Amino acid sequence: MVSKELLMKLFPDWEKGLYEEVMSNAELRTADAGSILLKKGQNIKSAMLVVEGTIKLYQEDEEGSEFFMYHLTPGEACAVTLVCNYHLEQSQVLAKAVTDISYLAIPLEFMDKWLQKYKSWHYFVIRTYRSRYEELLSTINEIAFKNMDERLEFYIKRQVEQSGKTVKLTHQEIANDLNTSREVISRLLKKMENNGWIALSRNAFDWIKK
Amino acid sequence: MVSKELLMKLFPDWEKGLYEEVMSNAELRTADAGSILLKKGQNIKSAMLVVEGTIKLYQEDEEGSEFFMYHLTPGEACAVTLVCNYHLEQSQVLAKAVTDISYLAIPLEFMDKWLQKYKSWHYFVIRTYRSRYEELLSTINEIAFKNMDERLEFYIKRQVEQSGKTVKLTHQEIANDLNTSREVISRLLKKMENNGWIALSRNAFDWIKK
DNA sequence: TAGGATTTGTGACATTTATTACATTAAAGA
DNA sequence: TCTTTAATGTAATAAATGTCACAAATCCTA
Repeated sequence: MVSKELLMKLFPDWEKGLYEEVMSNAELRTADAGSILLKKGQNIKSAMLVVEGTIKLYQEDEEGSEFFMYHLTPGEACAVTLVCNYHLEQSQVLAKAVTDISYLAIPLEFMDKWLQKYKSWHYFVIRTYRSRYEELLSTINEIAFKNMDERLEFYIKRQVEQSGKTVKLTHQEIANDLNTSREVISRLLKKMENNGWIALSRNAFDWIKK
Repeated sequence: MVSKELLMKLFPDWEKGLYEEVMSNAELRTADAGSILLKKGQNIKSAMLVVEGTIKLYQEDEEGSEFFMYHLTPGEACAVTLVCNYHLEQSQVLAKAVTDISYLAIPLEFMDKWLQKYKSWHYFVIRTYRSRYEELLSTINEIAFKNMDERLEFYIKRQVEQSGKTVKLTHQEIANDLNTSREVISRLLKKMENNGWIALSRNAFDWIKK
């Protein structure tokens, strides 16, 4: 189980009773780096609140291509799992663990109860949706208006924010996240290296600009 | 002022007291087709609930290009204006009236009060965010994975849903909404006409497929 | 440490979209 | 009706991205 201290640190704005409810009703689960937590079309069985590690959220298309949208980090929740009136609601997104993670899984029946009972939960849900909406806006801003070089730069900066100057991803993985081809990414990274923005190595590179 | 009957029709899930509050505190405003209701970077002064007509929501980039995201119709609210804790919150989006419209403008100070006071308002806000989040997801799905011909088809279908088989838009307007050039749209529409999907005329065309 | 697998580099070429340039057509006013 | 303006059609070309082919570098494992 999670300690109340940890919960208070991760979710500082909750009411007292809510901490207790979460402790007695949420299940603390773990998952390995790389595992898939939620697939498009999959039935949502519980809400997901991140405790440790980083999750990546993707849009998935019919052929199974994946497009990276945003990260989820400790103290954040997966918006799509928070509001499920009907119990058969299906996920619209794909969620993958980037690192080994732990998260709270809360059975869906509590979602509505807690909305009724805890104001702080209500605010939490609204804040979550609002911030995810804003993430999607900035994602749209990138793909609607920018070319691949700028999109790649934006992408790298978000990785650096998450996990530091050293980005441990292959060109192929980046290409998948941006829904382009590996060659395009290799070429653009090479250009960035020539410009002195990054230092390339195998399976990773360092962001050294500024 | 709006009648309670109209409010009940547009927003069927609200509590009694909320109708009264809206009637006494919201201002019913009108705007002409084509007018701009909200600009990116503009301070948000009131929440916006659509009563009559259609609004288009855009993402706007630094150079002033506009990218169409979704429609707002009667009974819907502009999500970004609903949650403004700080009074100096700036809009991230651009909202334009497509037709002559009327809408309720609710001063921001009520947003937090009503969240405290009315469960139905709380649910309304959450439902609004959720559905707008889903609209953004499907927008991302289009631009991330599809070529312009499919995107145009999706775009036209959404217009048809809103305002019927006859789409009253110039090629230039469509090009602006999709952030491409007029020539591209002209060519693709011509191809659709050759395929028997649409019947072109000046300033408009009809969707005749299926 | 040799051999295989994975990752990266890079050229050649195809496709999609953007840009430029100009002709044609329809509508709106004078 | 004639003129002007806005909208549309279309070709030629440029730029961005995607695809294919294969070489080179690096890592892993037997």
